[in-house]
Amino acid sequence: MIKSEIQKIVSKALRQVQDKPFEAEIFVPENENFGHYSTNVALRLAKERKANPMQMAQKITDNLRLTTDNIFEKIEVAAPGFINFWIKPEVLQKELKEILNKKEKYGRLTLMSGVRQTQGKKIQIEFISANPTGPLTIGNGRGGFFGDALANVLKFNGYNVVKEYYINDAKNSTQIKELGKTGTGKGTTYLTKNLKSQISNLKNKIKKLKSKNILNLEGEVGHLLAKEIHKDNQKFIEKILKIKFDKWFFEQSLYDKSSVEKTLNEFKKKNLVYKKDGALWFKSSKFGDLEDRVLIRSAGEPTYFLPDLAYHWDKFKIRKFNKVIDIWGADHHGYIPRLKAGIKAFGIEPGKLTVIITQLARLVKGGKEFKISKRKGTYVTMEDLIKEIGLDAARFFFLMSAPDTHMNFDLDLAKEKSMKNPVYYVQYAAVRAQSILRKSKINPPVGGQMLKVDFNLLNTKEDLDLIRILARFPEIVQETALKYNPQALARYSIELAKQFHNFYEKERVIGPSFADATAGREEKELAAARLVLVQAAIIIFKNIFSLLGISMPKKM
RNA sequence: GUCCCCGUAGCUCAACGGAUAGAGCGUAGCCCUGCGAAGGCUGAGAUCGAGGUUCAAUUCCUCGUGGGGACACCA
Repeated sequence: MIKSEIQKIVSKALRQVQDKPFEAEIFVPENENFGHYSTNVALRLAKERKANPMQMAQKITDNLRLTTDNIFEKIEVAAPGFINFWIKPEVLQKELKEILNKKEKYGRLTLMSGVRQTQGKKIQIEFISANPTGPLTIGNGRGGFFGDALANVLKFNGYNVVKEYYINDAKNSTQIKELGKTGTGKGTTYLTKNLKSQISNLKNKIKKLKSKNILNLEGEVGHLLAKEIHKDNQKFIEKILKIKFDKWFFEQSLYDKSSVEKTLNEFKKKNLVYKKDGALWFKSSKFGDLEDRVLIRSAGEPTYFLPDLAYHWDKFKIRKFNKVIDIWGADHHGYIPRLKAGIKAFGIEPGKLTVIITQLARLVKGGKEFKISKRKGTYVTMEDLIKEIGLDAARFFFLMSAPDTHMNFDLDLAKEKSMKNPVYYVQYAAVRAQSILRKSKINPPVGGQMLKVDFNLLNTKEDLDLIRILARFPEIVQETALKYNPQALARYSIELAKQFHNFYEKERVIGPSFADATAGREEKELAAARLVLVQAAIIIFKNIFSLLGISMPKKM
């Protein structure tokens, strides 16, 4: 990885001017006049030392020059104290070989680059977890794409990742009872056309339950319906959204396995609960929450909170995840302090739990805002959206922006816009790359032959610009895993596509003369080298597409 | 009322406190009898307002303003 190499070199130079370690931050400047890579250490260090930044930069640079002639073409000190680096073509050409060597493993953390930080670490990432009271909404989809891409990236970086989906199907929960009410004809909550037919499909089973004279009839009926609804949702997620979960976790199982009871006992043992107004309260305000929260209602039934605590007890204490990432919709924001309080009460380091909030997309239809309510049955399903614009466009659209963006989503424009979705821009670049290989009159070098071409021939601006952006792939994935920001990867894919299109327009890979015998030796050698470069680009495209969960078409 | 999130080009979105704020779409112009024009090139075009911290603020702090969300013994 070029960036970390520069980092090492700069750190070394820093030691000449600074005793205690000081981390050098290397970044890629937006403007190419400021180099391929740049650092602001001198500015930082100067601040700490109250020294002149320009002089500091100069001093560091002098130390750099002693040892690094073979890496940098140019090192420049720029006001107010940046140090800018230009990489030698040979370094890029070497990195290109690295891509060809590692192939789809290129960019993964290796022992050299710090795999110890990730190897064996268990991360659980829980997302979508839609209530089994109706189909998936667009909001669920957004969280789904985000979680899936993030999980892919974490896995790529060597973490042991478990993707999990929690189903709130507890028989004694309010929503399931509400659903059951609708199922027994006593209510209309969640009622849609789809639910109606599900109820009628299950009418025999419902009748049977009714005849049994059970205590919690509505809960039982609701649970039955929830199971059906969830079955549909799961099928949709796996088949249409193409998201594979490692585990489907049912809330009801926490009761069946007495996990809820055990968790409650833990709290009691630690003296963290008390009775008030007939309800059982958790002293969550002692752990940073605004107020105490009810665990068991005065009617004797647990709130949603208690089984959720049991669930997180299971995540941390039973399954021993080193890190848990929960991805929730913005409407659950106020719930975070409560859960964090619970985690702290368990004696778990609260930093081990990260809750990522995905903001709700603001839907516009016919020029008017479209208010979503699952309870009222007014929402736009993810299924509708996918039907309209297709999976790739939908995924890319959501993955391009940060989860905390309040997106505006105009459904009327969705289809029209989808044709202009940047995903096609990126896919088209990959298609062009593959097309070159297909159309080549000389056989593209494969396997070990690829490493035997003359890499020095790849020396035009376009060649080198392309290699340079390919070489940034490892930096981007690692950063994405660190910051949990898959949107950076999506943005990078656009940048790469742009660079590839540019290369395609300006540098011919397979010339016309290859069709006949007039092709000269030099021409053939250059073509071979370029064909190898194109294959490297395809490797990176493949990697990105698989991380983002987007297909890589051969033709469009 | 209190708390959280957001306000960037005409539109949808980017930008660990860094330099001349980036893309895509739209828009004005140019480029296909040579790897697919779903493309390339050249333009025009933006940080909600007021203070503050900093060598440096879209980013951090305060106040205001506009929008979204949350403030249950719902989930």
